Order: sequence, then structure tokens, then C-alpha cells
Amino acid sequence: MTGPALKIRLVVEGGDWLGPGKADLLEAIAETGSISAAGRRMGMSYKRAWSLVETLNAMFRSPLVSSSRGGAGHGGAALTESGAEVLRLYRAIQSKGAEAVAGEVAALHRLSVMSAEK
Amino acid sequence: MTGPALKIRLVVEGGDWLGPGKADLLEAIAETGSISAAGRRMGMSYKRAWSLVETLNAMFRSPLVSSSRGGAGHGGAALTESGAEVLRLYRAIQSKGAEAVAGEVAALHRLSVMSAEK
DNA sequence: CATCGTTATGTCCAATCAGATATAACGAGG
DNA sequence: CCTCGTTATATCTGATTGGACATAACGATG
Repeated sequence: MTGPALKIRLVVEGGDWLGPGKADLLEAIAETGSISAAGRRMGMSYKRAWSLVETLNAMFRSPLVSSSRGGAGHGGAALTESGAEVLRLYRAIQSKGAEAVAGEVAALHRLSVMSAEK
Repeated sequence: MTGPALKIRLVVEGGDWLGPGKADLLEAIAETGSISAAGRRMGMSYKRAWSLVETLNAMFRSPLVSSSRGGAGHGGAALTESGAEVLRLYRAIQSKGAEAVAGEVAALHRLSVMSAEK
């Protein structure tokens, strides 16, 4: 078993969702302090990263990411209080969910091609 | 809260995955005895339903759906033993997973636009 | 007031995806 | 041996998606 293999999506009204990709992006923004640096780290274009942030901000009642242009640090971005809370909740859902269904996931993996004998 | 809003995907090697859509399709095939009838029930084209079945069969070590053409019933499809087991495991993952993270999901929903006051 | 890296936004294009459509094979039963 | 509804497969097309590229705004600092 190489990766997590269990991905949890939280779908909100309108079809948008929060999943592993956007959660990782939030984490990268928190650590790098910039949307573009986070995008580079994750191997995606700035535009893609920015559009994901736009989606995230629209999904919740208050923005998850605050950003500024120009200035001393030449602009940047950071998680808001809501953003940090959403990320924390999503990580908790990931870990608690994975733990709760570990047995069934293992059983499924034994049936999948991932466990094909050599 | 209108819908489930929590969607769990099991990603296997190669990028294919088992999620709510394919699980519902398996269930519909089990109940209708036909790929095309299951597709009609779910509002998708036969081609789409069939290609999903093809993907499912390739994801696991043995096929989940067996099918036949012609004959008395003019052909049809059914779940194999593996197919029934996979569906059962996925449903268990759905319910156990949702139960384990219900608190965090509720907290996230309170932050989301889904709980915007009127 | 010029500089800098970032945010913000638009346009264009290739790739992918799903729907629509068409056709053939199937094979027990009438 | 013809019929039937289904499986199986191919082709075409419109829609969506993401990458590439371009441009402008920003604003504290030097």
C-alpha cells in the first residue's frame, strides 16, 4: 500500500467541494504565505491555484484566504481564521474517517488489482 | 441538510476509483438485472453505464459484473460474488465513515454557504 | 518615482469527456 | 429462421477543462 487511497470529498450546495487537493493547497498557502508559491510547490499554474482559492472563498460564509498586492513583501496570501479552522476540520475528517474504515478499505484492497500477485 | 454531502472515493492504482456514482450503478444493476436499465434509471446513456462497468471490471482482480447477450431474457447483467462484496464493503465504508466524522462535518457545514441565513 | 514579486484577470488552444448516433453480434423462443 | 432487447463497439461532435501566455494593478521600500 503506497498512498492513502481513501479520498474524502465534502460537497456543498452548487456542486463545489472540498477534497484533498484544495486542502493541500490551503496548507501550502499557510506554509509559503503566497498563492503562487503554493501553486509552484504543488506543480500547478498560478491561474489554477488562484481559481481554486476563488472557489474556496466562495464556498464558505467568510473567505478562507486573504491576499494583498504590492507592499513590503510584494504581496502575499495567508489563511484567515476560518481558513485555518476549515483545514483543521478537514484533516480531522481525513484521519478519523480513515481510521474508522481501515478494515473495510483493507478488504477492498485485497480484491483490487493493487494487490495482484507477481 | 438535504443530501449526504460526504463523498468517499477509493482510489486504486492507475487513477481509477470507486465512489458513490459507480456504487449506485452496481446497485442498480443488481436490482434491474441489466446495464441499460440501470443506466436509464440513473439518467445516463447506455454507453456511459457500460464504460463505467468496463472500468469497474478492470479495477478489481475479478470482474464485478457478468453480462450475457441474447437468449431467453434477451441478455442482461448481474453482480458477481466479487461485485456484491465490493458493493457491501463500499456501503459499510460510507456509513461507518459518515458516522465517525459526523461532528466535524456538521462544524464544516456551519461554516459553509449551505447554512447561510435567509 | 522606479523597482519588485505578487495578485488579479483575460484570451487562446489542446486535451479530455460525455452525449448522440449508428451498427453489429448474440441466442433462446416463437 | 426470424424476432427481440440486450450487450458491445465505433465514430462524431459539443462542452468543459486546464495549461500557456499576456497584461495590468498594486504599494511599501529604497
